[in-house]
Amino acid sequence: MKKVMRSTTRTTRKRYHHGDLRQALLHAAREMLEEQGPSSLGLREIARRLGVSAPSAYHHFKSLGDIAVALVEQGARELSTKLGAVPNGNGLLSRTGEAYVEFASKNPALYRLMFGEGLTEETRRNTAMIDLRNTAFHIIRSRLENHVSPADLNSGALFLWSLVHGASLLLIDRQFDTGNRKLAIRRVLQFAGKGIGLKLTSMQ
Amino acid sequence: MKKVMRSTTRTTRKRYHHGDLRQALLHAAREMLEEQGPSSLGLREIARRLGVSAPSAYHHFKSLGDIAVALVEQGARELSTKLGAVPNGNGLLSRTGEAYVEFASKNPALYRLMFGEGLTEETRRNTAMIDLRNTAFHIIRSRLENHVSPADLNSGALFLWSLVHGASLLLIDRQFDTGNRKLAIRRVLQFAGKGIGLKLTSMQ
DNA sequence: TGTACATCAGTGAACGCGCGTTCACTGATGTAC
DNA sequence: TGTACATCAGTGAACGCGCGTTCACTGATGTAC
Repeated sequence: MKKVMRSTTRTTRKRYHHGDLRQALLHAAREMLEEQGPSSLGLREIARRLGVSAPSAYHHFKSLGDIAVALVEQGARELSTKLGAVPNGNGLLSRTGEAYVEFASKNPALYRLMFGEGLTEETRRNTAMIDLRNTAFHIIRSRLENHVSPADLNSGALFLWSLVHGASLLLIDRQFDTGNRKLAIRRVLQFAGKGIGLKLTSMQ
Repeated sequence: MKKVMRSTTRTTRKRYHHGDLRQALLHAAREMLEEQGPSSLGLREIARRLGVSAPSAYHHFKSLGDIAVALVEQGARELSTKLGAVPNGNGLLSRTGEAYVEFASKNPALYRLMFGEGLTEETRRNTAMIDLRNTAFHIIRSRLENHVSPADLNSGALFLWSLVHGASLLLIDRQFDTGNRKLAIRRVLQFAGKGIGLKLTSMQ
Protein backbone atom coordinates (compact mmCIF):
# COMPACT_ATOMS: atom_id res chain seq x y z
CA MET A 1 0.00 0.00 0.00
CA LYS A 2 2.39 2.64 1.17
CA LYS A 3 5.94 1.84 0.21
CA VAL A 4 6.84 5.48 0.68
CA MET A 5 10.53 6.23 0.78
CA ARG A 6 11.75 9.34 2.48
CA SER A 7 12.64 11.63 -0.41
CA THR A 8 16.15 12.34 0.85
CA THR A 9 17.26 8.71 0.73
CA ARG A 10 17.53 6.47 -2.25
CA THR A 11 19.02 3.31 -0.79
CA THR A 12 16.90 1.04 1.35
CA ARG A 13 17.77 2.02 4.82
CA LYS A 14 16.19 1.55 8.13
CA ARG A 15 12.94 3.36 8.39
CA TYR A 16 11.45 4.23 11.70
CA HIS A 17 8.15 2.78 10.70
CA HIS A 18 8.37 -0.69 9.45
CA GLY A 19 5.43 -0.92 7.12
CA ASP A 20 4.04 -4.28 8.04
CA LEU A 21 5.59 -5.29 11.28
CA ARG A 22 2.78 -7.61 12.19
CA GLN A 23 3.40 -9.80 9.20
CA ALA A 24 7.13 -9.55 9.64
CA LEU A 25 6.84 -10.66 13.26
CA LEU A 26 4.81 -13.67 12.29
CA HIS A 27 7.26 -14.55 9.60
CA ALA A 28 10.24 -14.30 11.91
CA ALA A 29 8.37 -16.22 14.58
CA ARG A 30 7.68 -19.02 12.22
CA GLU A 31 11.28 -19.14 11.13
CA MET A 32 12.41 -19.28 14.71
CA LEU A 33 9.80 -21.88 15.49
CA GLU A 34 11.09 -24.28 12.90
CA GLU A 35 14.68 -23.67 13.87
CA GLN A 36 14.40 -24.03 17.61
CA GLY A 37 11.20 -25.88 18.30
CA PRO A 38 7.91 -24.81 19.85
CA SER A 39 9.05 -24.33 23.41
CA SER A 40 11.87 -21.97 22.45
CA LEU A 41 9.67 -19.38 20.78
CA GLY A 42 10.75 -16.09 22.30
CA LEU A 43 9.50 -12.59 21.80
CA ARG A 44 12.87 -10.96 22.28
CA GLU A 45 14.55 -13.12 19.72
CA ILE A 46 11.76 -12.67 17.22
CA ALA A 47 12.27 -8.91 17.51
CA ARG A 48 16.03 -9.34 17.36
CA ARG A 49 15.73 -11.18 14.09
CA LEU A 50 13.96 -8.21 12.57
CA GLY A 51 16.36 -5.69 14.06
CA VAL A 52 13.48 -4.18 15.93
CA SER A 53 13.00 -3.50 19.61
CA ALA A 54 11.10 -6.05 21.64
CA PRO A 55 8.35 -3.75 22.92
CA SER A 56 7.39 -2.84 19.38
CA ALA A 57 5.68 -6.20 19.16
CA TYR A 58 3.13 -5.03 21.69
CA HIS A 59 1.62 -2.68 19.16
CA HIS A 60 0.61 -5.75 17.18
CA PHE A 61 0.07 -8.54 19.67
CA LYS A 62 -1.15 -8.62 23.22
CA SER A 63 1.52 -11.06 24.29
CA LEU A 64 3.90 -13.73 23.15
CA GLY A 65 1.12 -16.24 23.54
CA ASP A 66 -0.90 -14.26 21.05
CA ILE A 67 1.82 -14.63 18.49
CA ALA A 68 1.84 -18.37 19.03
CA VAL A 69 -1.89 -18.53 18.60
CA ALA A 70 -1.65 -16.55 15.37
CA LEU A 71 0.86 -19.10 14.12
CA VAL A 72 -1.48 -21.91 15.01
CA GLU A 73 -4.23 -20.19 13.06
CA GLN A 74 -1.92 -19.80 10.13
CA GLY A 75 -1.06 -23.47 10.30
CA ALA A 76 -4.67 -24.57 10.51
CA ARG A 77 -5.53 -22.44 7.50
CA GLU A 78 -2.67 -23.82 5.46
CA LEU A 79 -3.45 -27.39 6.37
CA SER A 80 -7.10 -27.00 5.41
CA THR A 81 -6.15 -25.43 2.13
CA LYS A 82 -3.73 -28.20 1.40
CA LEU A 83 -6.22 -30.93 2.21
CA GLY A 84 -8.95 -29.15 0.30
CA ALA A 85 -6.75 -28.92 -2.76
CA VAL A 86 -6.25 -32.64 -3.16
CA PRO A 87 -7.86 -33.39 -6.53
CA ASN A 88 -10.83 -35.67 -6.68
CA GLY A 89 -10.52 -39.14 -8.11
CA ASN A 90 -9.44 -42.62 -7.22
CA GLY A 91 -7.77 -42.99 -3.85
CA LEU A 92 -8.86 -39.54 -2.73
CA LEU A 93 -8.80 -40.48 0.93
CA SER A 94 -5.38 -41.98 0.71
CA ARG A 95 -4.01 -38.96 -1.09
CA THR A 96 -5.59 -36.74 1.50
CA GLY A 97 -3.78 -38.73 4.17
CA GLU A 98 -0.52 -38.34 2.33
CA ALA A 99 -1.06 -34.62 2.03
CA TYR A 100 -1.73 -34.42 5.74
CA VAL A 101 1.46 -36.20 6.66
CA GLU A 102 3.37 -34.16 4.14
CA PHE A 103 2.19 -30.94 5.70
CA ALA A 104 3.30 -32.12 9.10
CA SER A 105 6.69 -33.23 7.94
CA LYS A 106 7.33 -30.00 6.09
CA ASN A 107 6.31 -27.92 9.10
CA PRO A 108 7.25 -30.14 11.99
CA ALA A 109 7.52 -27.53 14.71
CA LEU A 110 4.43 -25.69 13.55
CA TYR A 111 2.56 -28.96 13.57
CA ARG A 112 3.65 -29.66 17.12
CA LEU A 113 2.72 -26.15 18.12
CA MET A 114 -0.71 -26.67 16.60
CA PHE A 115 -1.21 -29.53 18.96
CA GLY A 116 -0.25 -27.55 21.98
CA GLU A 117 3.44 -28.09 22.49
CA GLY A 118 5.10 -25.06 23.99
CA LEU A 119 1.85 -23.38 24.90
CA THR A 120 0.64 -23.16 28.44
CA GLU A 121 -1.79 -25.74 29.65
CA GLU A 122 -4.66 -23.25 29.61
CA THR A 123 -4.03 -22.21 26.03
CA ARG A 124 -3.69 -25.78 24.91
CA ARG A 125 -7.05 -26.73 26.16
CA ASN A 126 -8.97 -23.65 25.25
CA THR A 127 -11.80 -24.30 22.90
CA ALA A 128 -10.67 -22.00 20.12
CA MET A 129 -7.49 -24.02 19.90
CA ILE A 130 -9.40 -27.27 19.87
CA ASP A 131 -11.62 -25.96 17.10
CA LEU A 132 -8.62 -25.03 15.05
CA ARG A 133 -7.28 -28.51 15.34
CA ASN A 134 -10.64 -29.93 14.47
CA THR A 135 -10.50 -28.37 11.04
CA ALA A 136 -8.56 -31.36 9.81
CA PHE A 137 -10.95 -33.78 11.42
CA HIS A 138 -13.91 -32.26 9.66
CA ILE A 139 -12.30 -32.45 6.27
CA ILE A 140 -11.44 -36.07 6.82
CA ARG A 141 -14.92 -36.74 8.07
CA SER A 142 -16.60 -35.12 5.11
CA ARG A 143 -14.48 -37.13 2.70
CA LEU A 144 -15.58 -40.28 4.41
CA GLU A 145 -19.25 -39.37 4.31
CA ASN A 146 -20.18 -41.03 1.06
CA HIS A 147 -18.27 -44.19 1.68
CA VAL A 148 -19.14 -45.40 5.09
CA SER A 149 -22.31 -46.12 7.03
CA PRO A 150 -23.44 -43.17 9.14
CA ALA A 151 -22.96 -45.26 12.25
CA ASP A 152 -19.31 -45.67 11.40
CA LEU A 153 -18.69 -42.12 10.34
CA ASN A 154 -17.37 -40.66 13.57
CA SER A 155 -15.30 -43.62 14.59
CA GLY A 156 -14.00 -44.00 11.07
CA ALA A 157 -12.90 -40.41 10.86
CA LEU A 158 -11.33 -40.60 14.27
CA PHE A 159 -9.56 -43.75 13.18
CA LEU A 160 -8.12 -42.04 10.13
CA TRP A 161 -7.22 -38.92 12.01
CA SER A 162 -5.46 -40.89 14.73
CA LEU A 163 -3.57 -42.73 12.05
CA VAL A 164 -2.30 -39.71 10.16
CA HIS A 165 -1.67 -37.76 13.35
CA GLY A 166 0.35 -40.58 14.84
CA ALA A 167 2.23 -41.25 11.63
CA SER A 168 3.02 -37.55 11.27
CA LEU A 169 4.48 -37.29 14.74
CA LEU A 170 6.48 -40.48 14.50
CA LEU A 171 7.86 -39.22 11.24
CA ILE A 172 8.70 -35.82 12.66
CA ASP A 173 10.48 -37.47 15.55
CA ARG A 174 12.56 -39.52 13.16
CA GLN A 175 11.12 -42.51 14.83
CA PHE A 176 11.43 -44.69 11.82
CA ASP A 177 14.40 -44.93 9.67
CA THR A 178 13.13 -45.73 6.26
CA GLY A 179 14.85 -44.58 3.13
CA ASN A 180 11.78 -43.56 1.25
CA ARG A 181 9.44 -41.72 3.54
CA LYS A 182 6.69 -41.23 1.05
CA LEU A 183 6.59 -44.87 0.19
CA ALA A 184 6.61 -45.88 3.84
CA ILE A 185 3.70 -43.59 4.57
CA ARG A 186 1.82 -44.87 1.58
CA ARG A 187 2.22 -48.43 2.73
CA VAL A 188 1.04 -47.53 6.19
CA LEU A 189 -1.99 -45.72 4.81
CA GLN A 190 -2.89 -48.69 2.67
CA PHE A 191 -3.65 -50.61 5.82
CA ALA A 192 -6.34 -48.10 6.58
CA GLY A 193 -8.33 -49.46 3.68
CA LYS A 194 -7.96 -53.16 4.18
CA GLY A 195 -6.96 -53.40 7.81
CA ILE A 196 -4.32 -55.81 8.94
CA GLY A 197 -6.58 -58.69 8.00
CA LEU A 198 -7.16 -59.88 11.50
CA LYS A 199 -10.39 -59.99 13.38
CA LEU A 200 -9.71 -57.72 16.30
CA THR A 201 -13.34 -57.44 17.11
CA SER A 202 -13.77 -60.29 19.53
CA MET A 203 -13.24 -58.85 22.93
CA GLN A 204 -12.34 -60.12 26.36
CA MET B 1 17.97 -50.51 54.47
CA LYS B 2 18.98 -47.91 57.01
CA LYS B 3 16.00 -46.31 58.62
CA VAL B 4 18.19 -45.18 61.49
CA MET B 5 16.64 -42.62 63.75
CA ARG B 6 18.83 -40.41 65.83
CA SER B 7 18.47 -41.88 69.31
CA THR B 8 17.56 -38.58 70.91
CA THR B 9 14.42 -38.07 68.80
CA ARG B 10 11.33 -40.16 68.66
CA THR B 11 9.13 -38.22 66.28
CA THR B 12 9.86 -38.19 62.58
CA ARG B 13 11.74 -35.03 62.07
CA LYS B 14 13.93 -33.67 59.40
CA ARG B 15 17.10 -35.60 59.06
CA TYR B 16 20.10 -34.11 57.42
CA HIS B 17 20.51 -37.12 55.22
CA HIS B 18 17.45 -38.00 53.32
CA GLY B 19 17.82 -41.71 52.86
CA ASP B 20 16.83 -42.08 49.26
CA LEU B 21 16.82 -38.68 47.73
CA ARG B 22 17.29 -39.96 44.24
CA GLN B 23 14.03 -41.84 44.29
CA ALA B 24 12.30 -39.00 46.07
CA LEU B 25 13.46 -36.55 43.42
CA LEU B 26 12.12 -38.73 40.66
CA HIS B 27 8.85 -39.11 42.45
CA ALA B 28 8.45 -35.38 42.98
CA ALA B 29 9.53 -34.74 39.41
CA ARG B 30 6.87 -37.04 38.11
CA GLU B 31 4.26 -35.44 40.26
CA MET B 32 5.25 -32.03 39.03
CA LEU B 33 5.34 -33.29 35.47
CA GLU B 34 1.75 -34.42 35.54
CA GLU B 35 0.61 -31.27 37.26
CA GLN B 36 2.34 -28.70 35.11
CA GLY B 37 3.22 -30.40 31.88
CA PRO B 38 6.54 -31.43 30.35
CA SER B 39 7.93 -28.01 29.59
CA SER B 40 7.47 -26.75 33.14
CA LEU B 41 9.64 -29.37 34.78
CA GLY B 42 11.98 -27.42 37.03
CA LEU B 43 14.78 -28.50 39.27
CA ARG B 44 14.21 -25.84 41.86
CA GLU B 45 10.59 -26.69 42.27
CA ILE B 46 11.25 -30.39 42.43
CA ALA B 47 13.61 -29.71 45.33
CA ARG B 48 11.15 -27.32 46.89
CA ARG B 49 8.50 -29.99 46.93
CA LEU B 50 10.78 -32.19 48.98
CA GLY B 51 11.84 -29.41 51.28
CA VAL B 52 15.37 -29.90 50.16
CA SER B 53 17.86 -27.47 48.70
CA ALA B 54 18.18 -27.34 44.94
CA PRO B 55 21.89 -28.15 44.73
CA SER B 56 21.35 -31.40 46.60
CA ALA B 57 19.96 -32.81 43.39
CA TYR B 58 23.40 -32.62 41.85
CA HIS B 59 24.59 -35.43 44.04
CA HIS B 60 22.17 -37.67 42.21
CA PHE B 61 21.79 -36.29 38.73
CA LYS B 62 24.13 -34.50 36.40
CA SER B 63 21.51 -31.99 35.38
CA LEU B 64 17.83 -31.31 35.08
CA GLY B 65 17.90 -32.98 31.69
CA ASP B 66 19.16 -36.12 33.35
CA ILE B 67 16.14 -36.17 35.60
CA ALA B 68 13.89 -35.89 32.60
CA VAL B 69 15.68 -38.73 30.88
CA ALA B 70 15.32 -40.88 33.98
CA LEU B 71 11.59 -40.21 33.89
CA VAL B 72 11.44 -41.22 30.27
CA GLU B 73 13.22 -44.45 31.13
CA GLN B 74 10.78 -45.05 33.91
CA GLY B 75 7.90 -44.47 31.52
CA ALA B 76 9.29 -46.79 28.87
CA ARG B 77 9.78 -49.51 31.45
CA GLU B 78 6.26 -49.15 32.75
CA LEU B 79 4.74 -49.12 29.31
CA SER B 80 6.60 -52.27 28.30
CA THR B 81 5.54 -54.00 31.46
CA LYS B 82 1.96 -53.02 30.91
CA LEU B 83 1.92 -54.17 27.30
CA GLY B 84 3.75 -57.37 28.21
CA ALA B 85 1.20 -58.16 30.88
CA VAL B 86 -1.79 -58.24 28.54
CA PRO B 87 -3.00 -61.84 28.80
CA ASN B 88 -2.90 -64.05 25.76
CA GLY B 89 -6.07 -65.00 24.00
CA ASN B 90 -8.61 -63.76 21.54
CA GLY B 91 -8.18 -60.15 20.49
CA LEU B 92 -4.73 -59.93 21.98
CA LEU B 93 -3.63 -57.20 19.61
CA SER B 94 -6.68 -55.12 20.24
CA ARG B 95 -6.30 -55.43 23.97
CA THR B 96 -2.66 -54.49 23.64
CA GLY B 97 -3.73 -51.38 21.78
CA GLU B 98 -6.19 -50.53 24.49
CA ALA B 99 -3.54 -50.98 27.14
CA TYR B 100 -1.25 -48.67 25.22
CA VAL B 101 -3.80 -45.92 25.00
CA GLU B 102 -4.72 -46.43 28.61
CA PHE B 103 -1.14 -45.95 29.70
CA ALA B 104 -0.93 -42.72 27.76
CA SER B 105 -4.15 -41.35 29.11
CA LYS B 106 -3.23 -42.18 32.69
CA ASN B 107 0.18 -40.57 32.32
CA PRO B 108 -0.44 -37.86 29.77
CA ALA B 109 2.45 -35.58 30.56
CA LEU B 110 4.87 -38.45 30.98
CA TYR B 111 3.75 -39.81 27.65
CA ARG B 112 4.37 -36.48 25.98
CA LEU B 113 7.74 -36.23 27.67
CA MET B 114 8.59 -39.68 26.35
CA PHE B 115 8.08 -38.36 22.88
CA GLY B 116 10.32 -35.42 23.39
CA GLU B 117 8.12 -32.59 24.52
CA GLY B 118 9.92 -30.27 26.86
CA LEU B 119 13.32 -31.69 26.13
CA THR B 120 15.84 -29.84 24.06
CA GLU B 121 16.01 -30.65 20.42
CA GLU B 122 19.30 -32.53 20.86
CA THR B 123 17.97 -34.75 23.62
CA ARG B 124 14.83 -35.47 21.67
CA ARG B 125 16.70 -36.85 18.75
CA ASN B 126 19.42 -38.69 20.55
CA THR B 127 19.47 -42.35 19.83
CA ALA B 128 19.03 -43.56 23.39
CA MET B 129 15.77 -41.66 23.50
CA ILE B 130 14.66 -43.10 20.20
CA ASP B 131 15.48 -46.59 21.42
CA LEU B 132 13.40 -46.07 24.51
CA ARG B 133 10.45 -45.08 22.41
CA ASN B 134 11.00 -48.05 20.17
CA THR B 135 10.31 -50.44 23.01
CA ALA B 136 6.63 -50.14 22.31
CA PHE B 137 7.12 -50.62 18.60
CA HIS B 138 8.97 -53.86 19.15
CA ILE B 139 6.32 -55.31 21.36
CA ILE B 140 3.65 -54.45 18.82
CA ARG B 141 5.78 -55.88 16.09
CA SER B 142 6.39 -59.15 17.86
CA ARG B 143 2.68 -59.57 18.53
CA LEU B 144 2.02 -59.16 14.86
CA GLU B 145 4.67 -61.67 13.82
CA ASN B 146 2.50 -64.75 13.69
CA HIS B 147 -0.39 -63.12 11.95
CA VAL B 148 0.93 -61.23 9.04
CA SER B 149 3.17 -61.96 6.08
CA PRO B 150 6.79 -61.06 6.74
CA ALA B 151 6.62 -58.50 3.96
CA ASP B 152 3.87 -56.69 5.80
CA LEU B 153 5.40 -56.93 9.23
CA ASN B 154 7.17 -53.61 9.42
CA SER B 155 4.50 -51.56 7.74
CA GLY B 156 1.83 -53.31 9.72
CA ALA B 157 3.52 -52.60 13.03
CA LEU B 158 4.13 -49.02 12.03
CA PHE B 159 0.50 -48.75 11.05
CA LEU B 160 -0.64 -49.97 14.44
CA TRP B 161 1.85 -47.87 16.29
CA SER B 162 0.84 -44.75 14.41
CA LEU B 163 -2.75 -45.52 15.21
CA VAL B 164 -2.34 -45.97 18.95
CA HIS B 165 0.13 -43.12 19.20
CA GLY B 166 -2.19 -40.76 17.39
CA ALA B 167 -5.24 -41.89 19.29
CA SER B 168 -3.37 -41.50 22.58
CA LEU B 169 -2.37 -37.95 21.85
CA LEU B 170 -5.75 -36.89 20.55
CA LEU B 171 -7.25 -38.34 23.68
CA ILE B 172 -4.75 -36.60 25.94
CA ASP B 173 -5.47 -33.33 24.22
CA ARG B 174 -9.17 -33.77 24.83
CA GLN B 175 -9.56 -33.61 21.12
CA PHE B 176 -12.65 -35.71 21.06
CA ASP B 177 -15.52 -35.32 23.32
CA THR B 178 -16.95 -38.73 23.72
CA GLY B 179 -18.67 -39.84 26.86
CA ASN B 180 -17.15 -43.27 27.04
CA ARG B 181 -13.49 -43.07 26.20
CA LYS B 182 -12.80 -46.75 26.43
CA LEU B 183 -15.60 -47.58 24.08
CA ALA B 184 -14.55 -44.90 21.62
CA ILE B 185 -11.02 -46.22 21.58
CA ARG B 186 -12.24 -49.75 21.14
CA ARG B 187 -14.31 -48.77 18.14
CA VAL B 188 -11.38 -46.95 16.62
CA LEU B 189 -9.12 -49.94 17.16
CA GLN B 190 -11.63 -52.24 15.53
CA PHE B 191 -10.97 -50.48 12.27
CA ALA B 192 -7.40 -51.63 12.48
CA GLY B 193 -8.58 -55.15 11.88
CA LYS B 194 -11.05 -54.67 9.09
CA GLY B 195 -10.04 -51.33 7.69
CA ILE B 196 -12.60 -48.81 6.64
CA GLY B 197 -13.74 -51.11 3.90
CA LEU B 198 -12.54 -48.96 1.07
CA LYS B 199 -9.89 -49.75 -1.45
CA LEU B 200 -7.34 -47.05 -0.82
CA THR B 201 -4.71 -48.91 -2.69
CA SER B 202 -5.18 -47.55 -6.16
CA MET B 203 -2.89 -44.61 -6.43
CA GLN B 204 -2.65 -41.52 -8.56
C1' DT C 1 33.81 -49.96 73.07
C1' DG C 2 36.01 -45.64 71.67
C1' DT C 3 38.20 -42.66 68.66
C1' DA C 4 40.22 -40.66 64.30
C1' DC C 5 39.24 -39.88 59.94
C1' DA C 6 37.73 -40.33 55.07
C1' DT C 7 33.73 -40.00 52.57
C1' DC C 8 29.25 -38.90 51.55
C1' DA C 9 25.14 -36.00 51.13
C1' DG C 10 23.36 -32.17 52.54
C1' DT C 11 23.47 -26.52 52.97
C1' DG C 12 23.07 -21.16 51.84
C1' DA C 13 24.81 -17.71 49.07
C1' DA C 14 25.81 -16.19 44.83
C1' DC C 15 26.48 -15.98 39.64
C1' DG C 16 24.95 -14.98 35.35
C1' DC C 17 21.47 -15.14 32.41
C1' DG C 18 17.55 -14.14 29.54
C1' DC C 19 13.05 -13.66 29.67
C1' DG C 20 8.17 -11.09 29.11
C1' DT C 21 6.46 -6.95 30.03
C1' DT C 22 5.77 -1.87 31.41
C1' DC C 23 6.91 2.81 31.09
C1' DA C 24 7.59 7.38 29.53
C1' DC C 25 9.43 8.92 25.50
C1' DT C 26 9.95 10.40 20.48
C1' DG C 27 9.96 10.21 15.54
C1' DA C 28 6.90 9.79 11.61
C1' DT C 29 2.60 10.04 9.38
C1' DG C 30 -1.66 11.73 7.83
C1' DT C 31 -5.35 14.96 8.04
C1' DA C 32 -8.13 19.30 8.81
C1' DC C 33 -8.12 23.83 7.75
C1' DT D 1 0.62 24.62 -0.61
C1' DG D 2 1.64 25.19 4.28
C1' DT D 3 0.98 24.48 8.97
C1' DA D 4 -0.88 22.66 13.48
C1' DC D 5 -1.93 18.79 15.65
C1' DA D 6 -3.76 14.11 16.83
C1' DT D 7 -2.51 9.60 16.26
C1' DC D 8 0.26 5.89 15.35
C1' DA D 9 4.33 2.91 15.70
C1' DG D 10 8.57 2.88 16.99
C1' DT D 11 12.53 3.44 21.03
C1' DG D 12 15.81 2.55 25.34
C1' DA D 13 15.79 1.79 30.04
C1' DA D 14 14.22 -0.64 33.64
C1' DC D 15 11.48 -4.04 36.54
C1' DG D 16 10.97 -8.20 38.59
C1' DC D 17 11.40 -12.72 38.14
C1' DG D 18 12.90 -17.43 38.33
C1' DC D 19 15.84 -20.35 36.47
C1' DG D 20 20.05 -23.96 36.30
C1' DT D 21 24.24 -24.26 38.13
C1' DT D 22 28.71 -23.56 40.91
C1' DC D 23 31.04 -22.86 45.09
C1' DA D 24 32.99 -23.42 49.53
C1' DC D 25 31.04 -25.13 53.43
C1' DT D 26 29.31 -28.45 57.14
C1' DG D 27 26.79 -32.10 59.34
C1' DA D 28 26.34 -37.09 59.40
C1' DT D 29 27.82 -41.64 58.56
C1' DG D 30 30.55 -45.61 58.49
C1' DT D 31 34.87 -47.88 59.00
C1' DA D 32 39.70 -49.08 60.49
C1' DC D 33 42.27 -49.77 64.33
